[in-house]
Amino acid sequence: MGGNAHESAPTARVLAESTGWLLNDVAREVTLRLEEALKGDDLRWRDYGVLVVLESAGPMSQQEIGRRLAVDRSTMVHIIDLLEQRGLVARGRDRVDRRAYAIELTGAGRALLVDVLHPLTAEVHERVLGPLTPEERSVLTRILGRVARGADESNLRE
Amino acid sequence: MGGNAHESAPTARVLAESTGWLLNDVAREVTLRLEEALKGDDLRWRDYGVLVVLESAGPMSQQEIGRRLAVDRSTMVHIIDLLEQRGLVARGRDRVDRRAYAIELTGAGRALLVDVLHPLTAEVHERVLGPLTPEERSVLTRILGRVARGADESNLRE
DNA sequence: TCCAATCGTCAGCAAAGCTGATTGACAGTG
DNA sequence: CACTGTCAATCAGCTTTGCTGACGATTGGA
Repeated sequence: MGGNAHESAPTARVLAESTGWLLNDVAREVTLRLEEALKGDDLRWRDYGVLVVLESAGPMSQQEIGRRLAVDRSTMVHIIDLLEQRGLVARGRDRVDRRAYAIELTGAGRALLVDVLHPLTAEVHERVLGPLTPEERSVLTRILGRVARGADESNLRE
Repeated sequence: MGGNAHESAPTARVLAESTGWLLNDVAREVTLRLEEALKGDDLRWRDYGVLVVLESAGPMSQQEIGRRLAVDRSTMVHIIDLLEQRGLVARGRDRVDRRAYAIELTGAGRALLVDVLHPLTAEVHERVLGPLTPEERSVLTRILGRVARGADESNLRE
């Protein structure tokens, strides 16, 4: 499954000054632990992402979900297949546009989110961000948000 | 070549509060642009990483480089192959341990770093981190560094 | 001298995701 | 209504990627 090169990346000293490397190191670390935590429920964190999107924005098409998570349309097919098999989501038909599904969260899906997945991922964040003070965490979130939004904007002109 | 799902990831609103997603979004964005910038010189940013490590820490074995960059030993073989073909690094023999190479930066490699690669990557960082004030940038670097180091430490006890 | 560990290499494997084509549905045009 | 272009979902096939396990050579400690 996972399979990662070396568990932890020492981050070569000089590269530690390069934001790019730091970002990747930390992101890899978080992803790794998230995946690890979700392994018990046989889910990838991408699957978790799908559930969260549906929970917060209601039913939508596969491609719409993919757009929000940066997942390819053909990859979405497979992801939804699995989630549907587990009864976590259902493929309803969109009443307006019959080409599209209206993927919706089932009761079981919602329950799993609330009872298991949210607590699980929260705990992982807790552990990874442990060394930070609450203020630092919110600063981090705010700054990252700014960068992410800025990047999107500058994409518009290309 | 690259091929990425959707160019820019809108980051679903609720997930924007999840540090994990934000980190991944931003890291992906930076990596994408870095790769793009280096494409002109037919290099991946991993290759750039190898050169930087050698520049800052001197000659070392392939596996040692891999350890510092979280790259698998067997993948390193191929990376060094390419860099050697371009004359950017040389496979010297380690005098002490004859199993290992002593990969060293050539003059051409050092020149490429100084004249082209460093400026190039600096410019990318400049563009991506554009929306941030200088203070925010240093705060970001400091916080990410703390998280990265913290993660390494907690790995020791597992 | 023996044995476990390490370096570099390679062949084979498995995961991941993308491309392009196909089918059915939609929307606007004339 | 037929005609055209677009879009959702699907699928087969391909490429990229990186890992696994095995190998010979070498090291270093018992």
